[in-house]
Amino acid sequence: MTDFHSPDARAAAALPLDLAEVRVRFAPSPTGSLHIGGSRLVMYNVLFAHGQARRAGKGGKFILRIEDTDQKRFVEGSAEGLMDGLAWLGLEWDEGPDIGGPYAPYVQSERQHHYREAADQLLANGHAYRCFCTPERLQRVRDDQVKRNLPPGYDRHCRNLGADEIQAKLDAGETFVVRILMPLEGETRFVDLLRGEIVFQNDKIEDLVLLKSDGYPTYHLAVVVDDHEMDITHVTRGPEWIPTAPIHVQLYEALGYEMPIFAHMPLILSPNGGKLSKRDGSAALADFRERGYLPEALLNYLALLGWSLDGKTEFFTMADLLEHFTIERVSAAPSTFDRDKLDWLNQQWINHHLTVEDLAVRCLPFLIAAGTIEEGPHDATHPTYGQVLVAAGLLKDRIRHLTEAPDLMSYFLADELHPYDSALLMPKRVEPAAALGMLKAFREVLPEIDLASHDATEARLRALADELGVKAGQLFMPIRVAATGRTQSPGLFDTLAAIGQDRVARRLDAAIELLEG
RNA sequence: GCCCCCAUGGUCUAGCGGCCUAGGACGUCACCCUUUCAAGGUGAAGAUCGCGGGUUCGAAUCCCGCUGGGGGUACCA
Repeated sequence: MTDFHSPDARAAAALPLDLAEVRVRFAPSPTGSLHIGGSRLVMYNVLFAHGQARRAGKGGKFILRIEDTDQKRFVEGSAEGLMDGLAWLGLEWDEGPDIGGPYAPYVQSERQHHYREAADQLLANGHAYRCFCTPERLQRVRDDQVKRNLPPGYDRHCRNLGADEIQAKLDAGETFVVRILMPLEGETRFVDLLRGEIVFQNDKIEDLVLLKSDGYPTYHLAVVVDDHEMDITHVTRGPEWIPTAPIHVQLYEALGYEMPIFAHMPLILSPNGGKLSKRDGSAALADFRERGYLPEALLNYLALLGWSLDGKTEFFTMADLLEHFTIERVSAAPSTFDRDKLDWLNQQWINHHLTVEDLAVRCLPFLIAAGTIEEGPHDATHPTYGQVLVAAGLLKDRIRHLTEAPDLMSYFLADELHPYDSALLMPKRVEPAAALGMLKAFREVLPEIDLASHDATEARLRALADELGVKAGQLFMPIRVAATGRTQSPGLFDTLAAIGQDRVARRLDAAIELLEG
């Protein structure tokens, strides 16, 4: 049997020699927002198909399919939101509900007859049976089992109904579901790409429902049928599907389908334990977008959460990932979501991998939303772009999230300063009178200084500190606060230059008034 | 309860039987740079590789058990 401890062996198993094209799919149900874990799964799929497979000289396609077989949980607009999120991340699909493809339709509710045919085939060849049990009876059975401390599950009540009994119920118009007829003996095994062989005892597996009474298939029937019909070569999905994988394996065999390669990807855990969920602040991709994360940083972080190239390389662009990702290096162990590291990566991306122009443009929507600047196009043609660009240049290595832009840039972009505490004007160990003196002294020489010149401003201010007999820092702080309304800012001379002669003068006057009043 | 998966510092990870006195990164702390805050630089603390048995001349690496964590247990996906 394959030695899955060897990376080479896993690599070989991932891309069998006779495989011409990798076809992987992401098949979400349109029941809510796209989870961060789903986003990572899509990325791994894309990297595997478009990266690893193509590098190996094979074809590689990533398919998007909507699994809307549960009418009750359907949420309007969720499929659109999902595609929106993936597009934002820059993850593209080759076939899907919106762009079509050779295997259309890519929406399960439009593929009904396939499932019904498969169910009929299973019914005919004895791998499935009709079950007429009512939901009430099933609930009763379960309650009873729980009460008696038995493992809850369907008691296979309808498994051995006679042909005439079945006919009678059908004639009477009783509704039914179709259940898989699991073998009661033996075992079902399959190879998971990340874990090696997994074995299940057949008698421990339930006769799960394949076709619901409303005629819709359950996930189990639908995935198997669609994955087969869409020629999916690698079934990638979350680890929560491992327990029902034997059902799928049985179905592949019973239907005479060729077995795909299974790869159950790892789970993303919450720092509080358990699956990462809404309760952990945010688990939805859209939340990260709103909170000012760069898609590049998120992708970078997600790639590293469960995968590594060499344990040392930290920065990856999508292009890097396409060049280096291999699915067999994805860890089977679940990993905990670490907000701190994501934040660090986001800041690193802003500080070192984004151009100032790019940063400025990305800040625009956040500045507009906050009302810091006027409505306008989200690009360099925005009327205030020039000022935003200057501010972005100064704040580039101080911004962690784009959402901070409105606050950090406010004193560059707005004419009026937010009210601030006059105490800020007086640094520690500086008397109020001294602070006032310094501000007045600066105000007096301001007209002689060309703020646009960093060097001239610095020379004059340092000289002024000497004249006043104080340390440079003691003089700079009151000026900084007067000009910006806060104690933290980019370098003082650049900051003054960006704010401009007139506004600096006005803000100085206001500060002096504040101290005198 | 039953079934299944996983297990290297707080977190993400490297490691594929000797190169490991276990490497990198986040976080933490200290120092340097410095007009503040960042960024950057240097350094430190932090892991008896979950525990116990094997196999082997030799194990973080292979095997078994245990423990811990997680997942599943629907006419949801």
